[in-house]
Amino acid sequence: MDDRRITDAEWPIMRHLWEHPESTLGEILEGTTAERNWQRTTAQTLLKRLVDKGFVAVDDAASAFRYSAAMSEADCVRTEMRSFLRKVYDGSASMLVAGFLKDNDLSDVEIAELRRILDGKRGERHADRD
Amino acid sequence: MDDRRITDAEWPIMRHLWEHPESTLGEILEGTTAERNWQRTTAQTLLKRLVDKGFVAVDDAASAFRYSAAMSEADCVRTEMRSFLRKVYDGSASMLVAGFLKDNDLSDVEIAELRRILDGKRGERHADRD
DNA sequence: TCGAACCGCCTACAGATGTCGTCTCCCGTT
DNA sequence: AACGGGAGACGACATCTGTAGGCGGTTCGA
Repeated sequence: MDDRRITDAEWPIMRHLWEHPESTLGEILEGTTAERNWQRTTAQTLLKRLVDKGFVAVDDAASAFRYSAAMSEADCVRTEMRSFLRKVYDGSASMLVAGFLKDNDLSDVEIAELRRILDGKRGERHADRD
Repeated sequence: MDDRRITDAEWPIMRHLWEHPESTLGEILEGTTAERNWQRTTAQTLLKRLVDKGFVAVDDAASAFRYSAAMSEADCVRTEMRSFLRKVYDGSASMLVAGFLKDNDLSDVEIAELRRILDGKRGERHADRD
């Protein structure tokens, strides 16, 4: 019921839940220790906030609650990417990609993959006329 | 003297300063009204914080202070992109670009530009052997 | 010279964020 | 039945963020 965003601290939890739906608090804690060495209550607070914001759903069936992402990873990433773009480049699209590509070492495989996507883009544009 | 980041609200100011160095407060206000309709003091507070954090430099020569970015746009964007990546994809590089490309409409020109960059990448990789 | 325009500095403040401590409950074991 | 461990509910709190309001000084033209 809220359009707020996933905060930095909350992302690790979301990422865990996308990979492991129906996790218990303990599993989440365990799955995130590498990145964040939270106290139990810290993770629980974040979890609660995510639930309040509608990003996570709880299932009270068993003894311990089971948490799952209530929004697709794709959607969340997309949203985040959009705000990132607006913020940093004031919306300029390809600049991000360009800057990104210049700044990173990509494997040949990755490059090939991206080329494939680009080709797809172009095809789309030509085929998909309204 | 601080490694904190540029906040969402501060970015418009930074973007203005990268485009128009040596701006006065008034110029900054004017240059950002489209995005943010700040009260003067709001912009000033943000500006002060940016100065404190070392992202902006002041020049007190004339009557009114002149503000300029103290860090390159490229560096700031890079930093931001890195933290974005770490946050959203836990560092996975090409996933961002892939997701981004799938999600956005790029003009043919942009696509061509990106292809050129990708080609450059590959060339680099082949030519630049140690 | 007096006021309008600006500008800088300091203070305030509510809401968002990141991290926890405590109290209590439930469950399987000893 | 008593106990230890995990889990949920609440409450707390220092910061960080986003937005301002006020006070006081400088400059320039009427």
